[in-house]
Amino acid sequence: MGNQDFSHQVIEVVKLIPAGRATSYGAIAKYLGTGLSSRMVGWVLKQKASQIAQIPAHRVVNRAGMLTGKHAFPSPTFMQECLESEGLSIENDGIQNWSEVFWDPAIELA
DNA sequence: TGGGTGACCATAG
DNA sequence: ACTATGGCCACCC
Repeated sequence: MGNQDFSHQVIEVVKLIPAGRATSYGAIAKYLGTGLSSRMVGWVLKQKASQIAQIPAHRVVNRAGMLTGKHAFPSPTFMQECLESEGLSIENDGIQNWSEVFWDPAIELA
């Protein structure tokens, strides 16, 4: 039953991502540390985010800034629409200027 | 019990 | 630069 622990942790971190920024699955996993793999982060979001619209799951992408999780949203364009409405530029499912948009919890949240 | 799968990532060839 | 592979760990047959 430890799954509830890390899923809660993941959600808490995602909530802290500022608008106009984004982070990666691996960055969250690394920040939380606890034997949590990047696959688990994606898995948690797939399970929880689709049910709970309270968290900005659209601000979590893969390490390359690609919107690999867009299919889990109500519509395939929903994730991109959200990010663009927050001031980000997206082209071909990739966040432009990714290196500056990237928000690393291990650093920013220290 | 065991194998396949996934919103991933790092490394090797 | 691109593909392959292994590791990661919970979930679902």
